[in-house]
Amino acid sequence: MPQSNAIPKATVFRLCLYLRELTELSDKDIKTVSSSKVAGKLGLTDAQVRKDLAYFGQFGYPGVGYHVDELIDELKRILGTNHMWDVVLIGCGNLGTALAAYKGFDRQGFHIVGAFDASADRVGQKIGELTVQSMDELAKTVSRTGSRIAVICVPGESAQTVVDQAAAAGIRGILNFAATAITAPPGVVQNSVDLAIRLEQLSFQLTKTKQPAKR
Amino acid sequence: MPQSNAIPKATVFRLCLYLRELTELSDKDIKTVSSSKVAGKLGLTDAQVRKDLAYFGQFGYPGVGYHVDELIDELKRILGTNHMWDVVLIGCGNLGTALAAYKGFDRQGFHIVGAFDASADRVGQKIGELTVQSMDELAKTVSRTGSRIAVICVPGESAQTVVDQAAAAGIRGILNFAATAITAPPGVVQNSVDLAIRLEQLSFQLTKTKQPAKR
DNA sequence: TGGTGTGAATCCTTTCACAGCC
DNA sequence: GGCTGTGAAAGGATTCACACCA
Repeated sequence: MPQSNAIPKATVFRLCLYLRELTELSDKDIKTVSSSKVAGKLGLTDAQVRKDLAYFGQFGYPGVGYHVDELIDELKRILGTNHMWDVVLIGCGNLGTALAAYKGFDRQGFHIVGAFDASADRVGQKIGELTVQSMDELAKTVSRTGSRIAVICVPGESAQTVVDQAAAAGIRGILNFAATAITAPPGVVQNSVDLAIRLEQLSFQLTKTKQPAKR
Repeated sequence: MPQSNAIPKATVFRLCLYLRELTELSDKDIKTVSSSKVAGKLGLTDAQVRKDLAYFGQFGYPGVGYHVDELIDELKRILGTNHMWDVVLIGCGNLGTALAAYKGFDRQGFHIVGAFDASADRVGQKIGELTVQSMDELAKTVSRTGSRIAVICVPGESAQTVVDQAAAAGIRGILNFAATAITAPPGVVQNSVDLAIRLEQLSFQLTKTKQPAKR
């Protein structure tokens, strides 16, 4: 029984890229754009861009292309970023602190409303406008703010525990920066970013191109 | 003419996951493991694990599984992390500074040997053991250390310029954290991480599961 | 002419299923 | 009995190619 109307993960990723490109165009006051223009900037094909969009409707104008601002609105609606998301940050070490200060999140519709850490040393410290809270207060803050998303920047050893705590507190989506596999409870979606792995992938590409043929 | 002996990008990514899992097992003094054990932890199938490894050789023992430490060595060799890579960091804002302090890079074989920033305010500041250098010194440092990889954490507007400077200085692989599409010159490989996009992907998943059927 | 939307064809990846081995 | 390695089959994703529209 193939449940065949699912959207490929790769398509969702590319929609985010399109949104980013379109936003740049809009900032430059460009009003319309073709699928091949967008594709060119991103190293994709024009057919790919049109197919990706076709999953969600017909947004283009034959002979013209796409209206930039109109397509931005559609993409935001599709991605669910037409409204702001309240996000909590768990783990306030170097990386967590840097992310709390990162402008790009707010710009794309994600606002950090609480910062938490298990270490008593860090609780009470200020990070920008935020004050680091103890983990005990997580559930209260999540329910008060209605946050659905948590960004987790704790050491690998504590990641699974924190995931479970976050889920119990009502979190429904997790962006995980810990370098370990985590299991999200049913009903909770998860997206992991392992920074070291991104370098390993580069290393592989650099290594294999040195020995060009398999032989 | 299909050039069919290429390794899928997804396979490389999973190899990195396998290495991470195996390292955890090795730390626990576990000597052998089966493909289904590894797959289970990562939410994959056993056949997938075996197929991925089969691109590179036969590493398993029928009836037994894989020798953990042996497979770790093979994976490191395949990924090119059996030796350390010297890496330069360009852009020393919040994120760059956090990455400079990140332990996970060193642990996986990547050592940051230089930090650079275009802003005169930051040049001369200390980040851990490193002193932030001016961009003028990039080429000299790259050729002195033989670095092949750059991690780029500059604002989107300057990303492409920095990429070109890095490539001219002799860099061959770029890990890009700037939230913009960059074009790497021929012979330079590139891997981009857009943190906001990872949250957008989560947002999509949370949004679509709310309206379960397409209808 | 320049561009979209989309079935059909191709290409790639994953899963199945089983021979062979310890 | 348990597990690997691997052809064959199935399933998805991308590209092609063209009808159609402004």
